[in-house]
Amino acid sequence: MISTKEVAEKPEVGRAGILDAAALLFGQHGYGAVSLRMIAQAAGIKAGSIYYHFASKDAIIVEILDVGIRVVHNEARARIEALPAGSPASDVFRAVLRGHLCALLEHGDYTSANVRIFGQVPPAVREANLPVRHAYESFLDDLLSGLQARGAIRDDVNLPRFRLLLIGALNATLEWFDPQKGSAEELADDYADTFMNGILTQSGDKA
Amino acid sequence: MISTKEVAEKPEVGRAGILDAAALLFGQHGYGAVSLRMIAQAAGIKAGSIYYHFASKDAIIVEILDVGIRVVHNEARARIEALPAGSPASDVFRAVLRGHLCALLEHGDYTSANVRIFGQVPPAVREANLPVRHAYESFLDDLLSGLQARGAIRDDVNLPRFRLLLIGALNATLEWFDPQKGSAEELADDYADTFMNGILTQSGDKA
DNA sequence: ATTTCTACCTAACACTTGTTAGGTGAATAG
DNA sequence: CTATTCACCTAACAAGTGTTAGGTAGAAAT
Repeated sequence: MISTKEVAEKPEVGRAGILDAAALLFGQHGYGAVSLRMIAQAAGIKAGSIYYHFASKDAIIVEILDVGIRVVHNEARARIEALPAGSPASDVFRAVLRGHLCALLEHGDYTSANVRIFGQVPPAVREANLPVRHAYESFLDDLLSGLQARGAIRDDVNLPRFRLLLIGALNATLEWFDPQKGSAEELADDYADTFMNGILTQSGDKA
Repeated sequence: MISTKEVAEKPEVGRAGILDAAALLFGQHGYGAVSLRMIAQAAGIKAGSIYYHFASKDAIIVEILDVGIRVVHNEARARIEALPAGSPASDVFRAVLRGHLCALLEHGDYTSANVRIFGQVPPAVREANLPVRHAYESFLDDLLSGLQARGAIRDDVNLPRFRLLLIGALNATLEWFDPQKGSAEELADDYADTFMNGILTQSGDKA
C-alpha cells in the first residue's frame, strides 16, 4: 500500500554481504581453509550464487585485500588532516598510530584478513594488491621523512627500515588485542611513546 | 661386499623428512592450503605412508609448532649464556634480539611456519602449543624485568606489553627480510638501537 | 501484457581432501 | 632358515573443492 518498494521484504545479500562474510572468514581461518560454500552459508546464500557477483574465488580476495589497506590508509590520513596546522611531531606520530590501530582493531575485518592472509595468497592475487599497498607505504614514508627533515627524528634512523618495524609491530597487535583490557587509542599512545623515547633510562646503561 | 649396510641405498625419509617438508610448505602456503599429498611429494614418499609416522595431519603441525618455538628459545638462551658475566644491559638486549632473529630468519622453517600459521590452526592444535609458547614468553619476561630491576629499563615501561610489541616486530621481519641486503645480526642490532634509544632527537620535539 | 533484468537457486562436473585397510620387499632377530 | 619388524606402497572410501549450465520468482521497463 505504501510504495512499489516494500521495506526489507527480501534482505538481498549482494556483493557487500558476500565480501563481509568472506573477509571475516578469511581473517579467521586463512585463505586455503575457507571454501566458497562456507562463505555462501555465512552470507545466507548458496555457493553457486557467488558467481553472479564474482568471477572466481580469487576475485573475492583481491577486493578484500584492497579495501583492507584502504581502510587503514584513509583512517590514518584523516587523523593527520584533522590535526591543527603546525602540531608538534609527537602529535603527528601519535595520530598515525592511532589511525592505523583503530582501523585495524576496531572495525577491521578486511584489514585483519589482509594482514593474516597476504602471505599465503596465490602470487597473482598478491601482485594485484601491491599498488594499494605501496600507496600506503609511500604515505607513511613521506610522513616520516617530513618529520626527519623537520629535525624531529634523528638523522641516523633508517626510515624505510623503521617503517617496516613500525607496521610489523602494529599489525601484530591483532593477534592478542583485547578491547576489554584497554582501548586501541590508549595502546597506540603507549606504542608511540616507546618508539619515540625508547625503553632505556636517560643515562644509557649501567654495568 | 663392504658391509650389510650399504651407504645410501635407500634414503629413508622418515619422520624428520616429513616434518621438514611439512614445515616448509606450511610456512609458505598456510595451514589449510597444504595437503598431505603435497607434503608427501615434497618428502619423496606417498601420502598414505605419512600415517606410519603420524596419527593425523594435526599431529604433524602440533610437532612443527613446538619445535618452531623451541628453536628461537634455545638460540636466544644460548646467546645470553655466552655473554660475559656482568655485561651491560645493552649487550644483553642485543643478544636476545640476535638470537631470536637469527633463528627465525636463517634456519627457521619451523619458526616461520609457527609465526605464519599459528593463528589459523584448529583450536585444539593451538592449545597443544601453548605450554612451549608460554615458556619462551616467561623467559623473555624474566629477562626484561631483570633489566628493569637493574635500573636499565625505565620504570614506566609496561613490560608485558613491550614484550608483545617486541615479538610482533621481530616476527614480522620474515615477511620482507632479504639476506642479500644485510645479515640478520646487523638487523637485530639496528632494531635493538631503535628500541633502546627511540627515534626522537634528544631535545624531544620541536613545533 | 510481454519482455528483460536482477539476484538468486539446483544439480552436476571433474577433481582433491584426510584417512584406512591391506600388501610388499628388505633388513634384522632368534 | 624362519619370524618379525620396519618403512614404505597401492587402491579405495566418503566427503568436500571450485566452477558451470540452466532454471525461477519477482521487479522494472517497454
